[in-house]
Amino acid sequence: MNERYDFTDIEVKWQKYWEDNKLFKSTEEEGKKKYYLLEMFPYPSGKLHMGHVRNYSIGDVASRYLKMNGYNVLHPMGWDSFGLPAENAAINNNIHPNIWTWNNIKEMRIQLKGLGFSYDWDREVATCHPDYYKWMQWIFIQFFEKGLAYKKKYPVNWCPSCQTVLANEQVVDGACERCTSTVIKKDLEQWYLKITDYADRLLNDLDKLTGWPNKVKVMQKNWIGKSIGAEVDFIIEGFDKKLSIFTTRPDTLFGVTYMVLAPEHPYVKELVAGSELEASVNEFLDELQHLSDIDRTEATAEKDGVFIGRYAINPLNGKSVPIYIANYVLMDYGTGAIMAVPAHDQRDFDFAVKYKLDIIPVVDPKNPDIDINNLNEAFEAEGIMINSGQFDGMDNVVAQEKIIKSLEEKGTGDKSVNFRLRDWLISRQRYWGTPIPMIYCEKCGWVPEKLENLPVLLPTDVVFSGKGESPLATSKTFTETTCPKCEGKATRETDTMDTFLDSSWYFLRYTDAKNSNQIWDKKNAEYWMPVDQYIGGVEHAILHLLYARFFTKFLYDLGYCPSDEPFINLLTQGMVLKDGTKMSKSKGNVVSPEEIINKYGADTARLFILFASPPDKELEWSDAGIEGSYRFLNRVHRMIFELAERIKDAPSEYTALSTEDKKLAYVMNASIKKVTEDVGSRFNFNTAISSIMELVNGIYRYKEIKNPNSGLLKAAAEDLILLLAPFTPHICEEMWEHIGHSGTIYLEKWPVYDEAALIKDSIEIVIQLNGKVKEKIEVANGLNKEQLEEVVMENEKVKVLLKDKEIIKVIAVPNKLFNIVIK
RNA sequence: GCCGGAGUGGCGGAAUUGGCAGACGCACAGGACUUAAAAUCCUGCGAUCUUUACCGAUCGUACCGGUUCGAUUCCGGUCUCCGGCACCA
Repeated sequence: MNERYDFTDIEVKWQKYWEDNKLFKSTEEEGKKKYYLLEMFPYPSGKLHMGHVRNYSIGDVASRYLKMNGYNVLHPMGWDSFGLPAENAAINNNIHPNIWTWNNIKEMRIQLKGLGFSYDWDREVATCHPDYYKWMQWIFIQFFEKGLAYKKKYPVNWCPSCQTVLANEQVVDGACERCTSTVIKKDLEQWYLKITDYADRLLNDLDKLTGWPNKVKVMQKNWIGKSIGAEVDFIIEGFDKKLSIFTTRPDTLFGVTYMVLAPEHPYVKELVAGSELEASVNEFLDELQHLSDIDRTEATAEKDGVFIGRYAINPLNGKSVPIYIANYVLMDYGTGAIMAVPAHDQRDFDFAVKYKLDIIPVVDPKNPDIDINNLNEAFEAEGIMINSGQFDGMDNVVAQEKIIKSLEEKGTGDKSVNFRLRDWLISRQRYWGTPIPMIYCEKCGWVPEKLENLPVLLPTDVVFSGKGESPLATSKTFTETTCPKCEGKATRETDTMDTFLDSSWYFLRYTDAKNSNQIWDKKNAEYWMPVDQYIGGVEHAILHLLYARFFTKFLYDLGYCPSDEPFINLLTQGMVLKDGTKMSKSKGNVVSPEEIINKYGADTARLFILFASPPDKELEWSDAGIEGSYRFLNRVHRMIFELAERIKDAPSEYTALSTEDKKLAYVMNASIKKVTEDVGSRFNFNTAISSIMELVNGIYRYKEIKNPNSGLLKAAAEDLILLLAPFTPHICEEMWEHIGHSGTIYLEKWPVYDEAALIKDSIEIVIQLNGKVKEKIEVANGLNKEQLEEVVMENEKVKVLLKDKEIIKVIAVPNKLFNIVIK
């Protein structure tokens, strides 16, 4: 160790040591308490950004802390390496996605190692590697065989810029999540996964996830969007098919004054065919066609519709009501048709006012301020039933059940549940993804590739045009094949899978990453799963985390995963900001980790990013702040260098005798306690670090006193280095060695605090008058209420303050405060 | 519109169970060291008032109100910002 803090030498030296000694390799050791710590694996874009540094620094502190506390820690890393940027690089720069991707992985692996993260690289996975996507294809076939993967033709979201379809979840405000182009609808045949079969479990099991932030659970809950209501059948006059609608308000059935079909509803064409209204209906449909999906479905959009010349009969009261089609009814929710109750639904109300339709109130508010027969907006709250025949006078919530029962008796309706969640569209018309291992045979239909033929390799002879069709279709060798069933001529599916599938199970593959005979040995999954702590950005709150839960449940049902939830605890880290906004190239406010590490070293970068803000909050980047962290490490380094000789031969036992001794012993033990709690159970690294800083300040003061106790000084220095080690491992290894230890601090035991040293002889008591602090006094530790009162009342200042005052009562909190209430 | 979350010094933030508001750090100011600067070490640092000074007083955690001996913390209301969902019947 040099007197100067040469972070480059230190960091290179210890990274090599860790690697040479295979320190981070994890094995399944029975009998040892396991801890599976996982951070979201990155897309290999080429360079780490500050968000990565933050994410992985948080994980690394936790991992190293747990290791020092005796856990058998699994801390893996890999690459979410399929995806569009690789393909765009191919189109724009004429470099093959495979080469581009693996170059990036190589570079980023070096960067991760340069930050000193304690990953078990023996378990590294890359989703674009055939060894990985072979099992992705295997999982897909399991889905297919259970009837949970299917192909259907349907209007889908199409991104004209990315030239591919998108899942519902990838459409944000009507635009492509990736490139922000406006998404259009296209009628295409696509592959879907039946995530809706798992909707109820995905919703209900959120309650199990007590270690997840509430925010994420609420977002998933809203996304799944369960509505309980009824499906009701209406007869259409002069038509042989029934019209089914879904409603959450069966109690308002008597208030139905018209019906609305979604414009795409399959009945529409039949119902108007040959009628005098056919032309006007078609005109309306044409107009809608020209609107984009956002304009069409925007909540603020004007409600538009047209009467189609037909009538439906209310199953409860036999009333005949007109049928409309309108822009505000969506085909892909419920049945694509609604009963309209303008008195009790604002959307129906707006439409009824515009088209002068009847408004019949059926729920009376218990509120004299509302004139129910002359509403100026819909009344959507609870009340008493009116205008509803036998149900009049009932509470409307009670009436819901009664009406459903009545419908069920008549055979014209049922209790029903609807989800907002749709099936997951997973096929993509792109090259750089897992080939869907399906084969189409004229005779046998869709047949999965034989398992022994997996993986279905990505062909290399494709054309990257970036225009429409799946690039795999351009391969001469790929498409044509034989049917696995009848051996006749057949063609391969040329679409690839959404990359979100790849990342929905990688955490399971880590448990047995190199297994080439099976997806993983169940014994390994049983040992490591579930993930004890997952750490990543909140932007994955819905997509990735919902899909991963879905896959886990599916694999659990197949018997491949011991738990039906993947992640016990979830930490969603905040964004790294600069000048109050997200770092981005276009704003020119990007701080590159590389630059910071070159200038200050990895330890400083890690320390600052952990100290500046709690992990789940946003972090404002500060150049001055990183200087401060660098200064702190220099200060520690300088102090340890100075103390090394003094403490090398010091006894390892000590007794704290003097006041100064006790003060340092107190700070030292308080710091151990604080850091242990903050890192171990709260993930509050910022306050843990501030507590370590207090210990450093304490040692600085102590080492200058007249007769310092060298044993105590040694203990303080050692504990300091141990506490700091998970945060800034390189410098701590170096200092640990310098004060006379051999081996690595990574395998040292986490320090334990001495409860006795935290008990002070005397305590400062706050004296309050009517809750306002007036005086502070030192008293012996542990005085009870009466003893405390005696001391306080003897205090000169208190005597003065209480002169001529009447004491109403006193409140004493031992070892804390004494409050006198006066008049 | 609905659902979450947040609002504390010049700044990042702390206060874990209702008990000293502002830990720790940054910035700033003053001092020591130095020929000088940097680095380092020490001291101060919410606002207002009072005082020669020491001391002291009042106010202060977005705003208004409540509960309490005591509220950043609990309750009711308002405002602002951030995030999610949004014609979901």
